[in-house]
Amino acid sequence: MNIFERLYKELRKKYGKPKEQWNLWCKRPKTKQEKEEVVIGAILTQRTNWKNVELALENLKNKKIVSLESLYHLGSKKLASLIKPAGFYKAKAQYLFNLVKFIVENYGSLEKLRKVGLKELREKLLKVKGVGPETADSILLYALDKPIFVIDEYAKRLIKERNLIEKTNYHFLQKLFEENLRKDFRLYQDFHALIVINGKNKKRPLRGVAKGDSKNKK
DNA sequence: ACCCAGGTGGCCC
DNA sequence: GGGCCACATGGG
Repeated sequence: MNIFERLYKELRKKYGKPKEQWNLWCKRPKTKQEKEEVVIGAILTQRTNWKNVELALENLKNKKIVSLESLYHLGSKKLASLIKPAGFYKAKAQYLFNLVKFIVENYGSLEKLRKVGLKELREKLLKVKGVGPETADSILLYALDKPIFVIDEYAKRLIKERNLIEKTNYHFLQKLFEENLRKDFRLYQDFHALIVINGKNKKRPLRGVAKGDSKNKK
């Protein structure tokens, strides 16, 4: 057993099977609605507390906006007012609309989108303005069941804590996880969920004072 | 009144 | 390729 397999076992033993311990993603989203919520949440949760994302999702649900199709017809202006609680709402409304537009106009549904090959699909997602590596991979892994490992601040921090790697960029760290684990999307889903649960369990902040946030006043 | 939250794009060098 | 900043709300 290598270091990554041992790490998974350790977290699994400590926290058990990830369920809905802090959000939907922990329990392997399965239904169409759950998977579409992953797509929406992937944008909304960028640099934002999940609690605030829930408030935004609640606003959408109250307006019966739960599908990508309905979001598409809503337009980014109205979308912005509904997702305010998630912060960065003008940018996120545009990002989310870009993403939904990409999916609806080119594929129509997540099932169709899923048929595209992993590598090609990832490149296309990354071209959508507002979708970076983590957002793209979260969608690929949790909404499309593609075996790709999601790297986030918690994963980076955990790796550093364990002194596994010094300097790392996203791609390198992702490859490292993937090369040392069974190529299994369920394992990746659970592992990433556990890393987040583990990260939230600690008091220490993710990255201190956020760069650039200091003069965020109106 | 601070400090923080599962990122990303744009700019600069 | 890396460093810095803007984007913004709600909760501790």
